[in-house]
Amino acid sequence: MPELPEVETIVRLLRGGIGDSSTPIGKKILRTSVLWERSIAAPPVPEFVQRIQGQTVQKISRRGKYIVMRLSSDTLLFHLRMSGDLHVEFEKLHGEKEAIGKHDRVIFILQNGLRLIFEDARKFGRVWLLTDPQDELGDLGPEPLAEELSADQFHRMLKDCRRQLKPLLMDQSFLAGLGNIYTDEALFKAKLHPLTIASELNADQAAALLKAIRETLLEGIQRNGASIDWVYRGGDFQNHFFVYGRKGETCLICGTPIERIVVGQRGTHFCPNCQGHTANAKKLPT
DNA sequence: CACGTCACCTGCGTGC
DNA sequence: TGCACGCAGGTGACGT
Repeated sequence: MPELPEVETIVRLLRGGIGDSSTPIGKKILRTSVLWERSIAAPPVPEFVQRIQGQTVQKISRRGKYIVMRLSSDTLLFHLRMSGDLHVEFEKLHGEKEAIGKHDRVIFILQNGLRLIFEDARKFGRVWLLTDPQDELGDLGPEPLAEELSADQFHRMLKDCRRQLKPLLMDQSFLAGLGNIYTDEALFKAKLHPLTIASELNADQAAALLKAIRETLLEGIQRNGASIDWVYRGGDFQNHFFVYGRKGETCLICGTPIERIVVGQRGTHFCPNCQGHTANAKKLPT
């Protein structure tokens, strides 16, 4: 899916902060059309549609990879998973037939001819309408970009884990927001092998990893995220990957061919030279 | 606790 | 051109 930077980009677009895009903030939801019922995680579709009607969008934010919309009395959550997207459109002029996109799953009809559209080719994405958003967000780990997360604290979090870095960093209850791309890119930047056992990092390595994660995420946000495959959202971070999707191509730092292995069912890309120097990684098969 | 496997879905690129 | 296959930004439910 979109990872933290792509979700952040979408949130900023929805707030109207980029270009001349319009925003759902301050608009009342007049009606909702659910085109794929399983996109609605909770409550049951009839209750969802009925309860949301008449509520006004007050605030749009992000928590991990979730889009959080504060409404008058409930909170609307979106998780885009692999292929979801969320954007606003204007109603067509009178007389024209409303075009429903091939992958539109939920359409929210707002005031002033605005429509909020949740589209999702692979149908993995989910939408929640909750009284207390913590019911869904409660198990998330800390925000990697939050200043409150110190290098010391991050080192302590790692010290308690005997797991490999790659699956650990992608575990949303450990840290909220990293996915497959940004994890591979951050590990490359930190010069750490993806199979390194977390508890074996020293304080300096932990600090370097947190710094690399933050720099990678910030660059992603600054480039408006990555647009890969047919899911295009305007970002261009995909043109600046060091390892992701570059199997067999040469490392931009040292020239060694980038390797791809599978870890936890996910393609994992790394430079065996730049990221091969941790003590325990040498013992691991590659 | 930590890992492996499958399931959920559609679409695109590749190779025969 | 058709078609099988592998791959894809994610997560949750299992089993060992």
